[in-house]
Amino acid sequence: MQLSEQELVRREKLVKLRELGIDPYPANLYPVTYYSKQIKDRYAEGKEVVIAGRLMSRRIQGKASFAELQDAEGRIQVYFNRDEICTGEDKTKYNEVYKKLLDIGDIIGIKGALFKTQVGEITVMVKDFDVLTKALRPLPLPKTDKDGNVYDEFNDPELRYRQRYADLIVNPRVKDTFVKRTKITNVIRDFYNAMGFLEVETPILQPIPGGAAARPFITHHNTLDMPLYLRIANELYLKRLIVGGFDGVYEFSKDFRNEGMDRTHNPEFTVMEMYAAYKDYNWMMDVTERLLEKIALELHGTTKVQFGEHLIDYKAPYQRIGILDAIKEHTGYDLYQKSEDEIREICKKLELEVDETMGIGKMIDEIFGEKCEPHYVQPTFIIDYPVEMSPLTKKHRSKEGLTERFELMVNGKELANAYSELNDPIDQRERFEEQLKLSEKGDDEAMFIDQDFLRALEYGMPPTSGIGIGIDRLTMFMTNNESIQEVLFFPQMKPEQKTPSVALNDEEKAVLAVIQKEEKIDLNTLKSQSGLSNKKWDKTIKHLTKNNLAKVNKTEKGLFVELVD
RNA sequence: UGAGGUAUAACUCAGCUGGUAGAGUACUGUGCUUUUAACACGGGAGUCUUGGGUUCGAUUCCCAAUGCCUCAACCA
Repeated sequence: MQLSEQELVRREKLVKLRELGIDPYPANLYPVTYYSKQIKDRYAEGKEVVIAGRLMSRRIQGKASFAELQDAEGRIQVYFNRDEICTGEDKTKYNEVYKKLLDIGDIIGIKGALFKTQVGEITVMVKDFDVLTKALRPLPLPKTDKDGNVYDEFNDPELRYRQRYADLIVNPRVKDTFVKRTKITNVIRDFYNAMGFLEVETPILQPIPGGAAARPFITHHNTLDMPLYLRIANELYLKRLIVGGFDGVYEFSKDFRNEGMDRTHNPEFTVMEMYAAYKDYNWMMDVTERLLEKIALELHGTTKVQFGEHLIDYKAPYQRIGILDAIKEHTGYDLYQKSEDEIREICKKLELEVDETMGIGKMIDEIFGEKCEPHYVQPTFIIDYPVEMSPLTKKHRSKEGLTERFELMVNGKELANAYSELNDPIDQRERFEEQLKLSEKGDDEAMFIDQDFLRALEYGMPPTSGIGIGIDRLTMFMTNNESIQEVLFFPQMKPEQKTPSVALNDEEKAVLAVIQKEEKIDLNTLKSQSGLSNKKWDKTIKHLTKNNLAKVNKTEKGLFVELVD
């Protein structure tokens, strides 16, 4: 392993700490009494505190020094004064341990008392400190001036995602995003729990990947010797629970889809699905807009949230518009009760790419996605989807050919998808069979038939409304992040390249063999014998000399290559 | 999958028409007891992403590969 100069220096300091009898990785607990934020919020002159955290900056001025300690809550300034720390004759702890052997990034514990500096900053006067963990690798270190400008920000996305731990240490905004993410899920839990709903867990490994249209990941169970799929949705399992007599269930479901990755898609992502018995999609819209309003308020104290260039207002209620009305409004075409061929014609007029495998559902989806979706920036419920694109949704109570379904659009993207759930087992079987036909036509995302789910429906599922909310997307919207990688701690990445081996390649071995035979050989002779190009020769001989296998001697007679003794 | 962009010190980035690379921060040495992007004066630190090619000579030009980014495509 090749260590940089700074890493070597830190390893030397580690040795010196041990020589001074200081364990750089002590086992005992450290009796922390305060966080940095509490100190600032509840300041009292002279109050004694014990704090711990990471050393993030130092301003050394001879016998005294200011530094910043970062803990889970933020940063606090600490003041190291030689004579406060070393009250006797021996000044080693300040001069050596603090000044020479500590580095930025080290984790230390401090016992001290509060005071305010001449400039008025709340500061901890260090009375004693302990090394809690020596950091061997230097941190990327952004600096912020008093106007809030950040210099040398750690901003290479590749490094930030691969080394999220470092990202979290040096970029406070990143940490804040993830705190908000958890706050969002907590608000949702509180909201549904207050309604008496039950949080549940259902299988991630499923024999039939159902509840959505997507390509699944497949794995294999050895004992049962059968394929299993990572779930693409949990919908059908939650409905089984409604059949079983739970009136309200929800689950934060990690779902997996074997599809493309970009700044809004990750192979694993989180959807919150909720099902409530004896409700319909109108009720679900009322509840959902209240929920989103509450989330915005809890996070930001206002219903208005900035996302990119848009200020989104989550204040309920939201506009509700039929998908066919939306299409009519933005394209001028009325698709209601049009045949598959008529719609295909319209798609061609709209210059959309369609092919014979696409049914009515897919084509309408295409038109809406291309022509309408981007217009819905403020929260809008798009409702009443055609039956062909909604195989799990109850038929509309009054509009022929439509279903009781809505999608919530925000920032031109789908944030939630919900229905009055189809609970007629015969209708459901027919819809699955329709899907089977689509699949035979070549639609590789059409749904499988889940016989056990149909059996459950035959026992009778009460009228139910269900919803799925994309938690990653919701977090993006609520934290003003345009990429899903920013709201996932560890987004999926291609594997890091392996470091090249130091073993000799064939050319190097061949050249070395010649040298071994001749013991000492003229450089130019060797070069022409090797038959290598200039560049290749250069690389080869440098590699050999660098690894101390051969050396080049310059004499009056010319350059000679010989073995290293 | 396609089209662009990019890869140089631990971090952020310069580097002209080919001649072994610089700055700020960080590190290191000296000084400095209320500073705050601390300061002052020194110092050292690099497989110029990888592999080929052209050339006397390539970080630079050419070819290819790889990672990352952007935009398309795909995506309930």
